[in-house]
Amino acid sequence: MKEIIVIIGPTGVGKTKLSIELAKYLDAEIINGDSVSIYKYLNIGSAKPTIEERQGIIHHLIDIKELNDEYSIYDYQKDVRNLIKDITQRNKRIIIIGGSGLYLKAALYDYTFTKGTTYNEYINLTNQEILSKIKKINPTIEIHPNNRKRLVRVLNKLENNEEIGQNKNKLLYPIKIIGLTTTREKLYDRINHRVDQMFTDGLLEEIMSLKSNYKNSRILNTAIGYKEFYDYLYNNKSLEQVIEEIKKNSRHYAKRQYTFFNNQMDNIEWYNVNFNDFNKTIEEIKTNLKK
RNA sequence: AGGGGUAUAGCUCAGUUGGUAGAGCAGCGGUCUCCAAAACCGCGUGCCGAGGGUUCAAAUCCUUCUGCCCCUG
Repeated sequence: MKEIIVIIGPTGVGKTKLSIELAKYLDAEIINGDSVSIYKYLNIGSAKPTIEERQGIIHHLIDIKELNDEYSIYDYQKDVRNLIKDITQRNKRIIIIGGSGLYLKAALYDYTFTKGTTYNEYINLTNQEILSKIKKINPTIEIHPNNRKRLVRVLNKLENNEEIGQNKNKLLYPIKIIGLTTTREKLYDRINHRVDQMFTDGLLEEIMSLKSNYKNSRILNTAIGYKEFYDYLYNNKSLEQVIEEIKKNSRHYAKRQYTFFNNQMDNIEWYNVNFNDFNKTIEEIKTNLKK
């Protein structure tokens, strides 16, 4: 099996453009690795590639869910693994591109999830009580008591006798990870400008067309570029404040992405993006690729 | 021009009767097996506008200068 090309990097470095060019070069199909682009209608705010930008390249796991659908890492892992099998059988190369670190890791490494979301929320237990129960079963587990989400998850797993964190560094496929990067200053500058551009491109209109879904869509209330509008729509927050919030959240997100890639993924080949002449960056990467 | 006010972290500001400074936001770093564009944790980054003076000791009191703001002409 030929190696899978995985393109990672923080939001706004130019991953999309690179993925299209490499797909043409390698005759590959692209699998989306972005947890928001999975959903339909979230086009501008998620910086999803337009049909024209895709240039006929087949994109998988993009626009496959309605706003009220639930889609978890469990589903993503299953879908990606099926696609890898399928595309490989058709003798085409695979490019996975995205910024959702855990999604990518869960799909490519030996992560185990279980179906079924009937989780006990332990409503009557305090965080400390949940932590105590965890420690009683496995004293080596360390979770900060304030992080209730993870406390609940781990206790559920323990009580269901599920393994936790066993094979986090065991790869299931031959992969080559290409990371795009730049200076923090330049990245933040690009992020800020990109958010402004999103408004020029009609983000507000996109939001207004989705307004009726705001009350019940999980993704609309968590995705950056969308969740910030809730207060604009219902609490009289100004548009200027919303714009600043989106910029800020995007910057913070980019930083967390770096932290994840730098510390949770190995063997990343980092490339400093040449924004003045992106083709140079593409050429540089192509010459380091085996066809 | 005269009178008053103000100057402290990247920004907005605290700072007690004088004991060389601390909050929020921004920023930086980290955790990571299904809410992950999520959730959570850690870190103050400073010639206290500049000079002079009083004092054992000045962000704090006095004074000069500079910048900004307000009032009067």
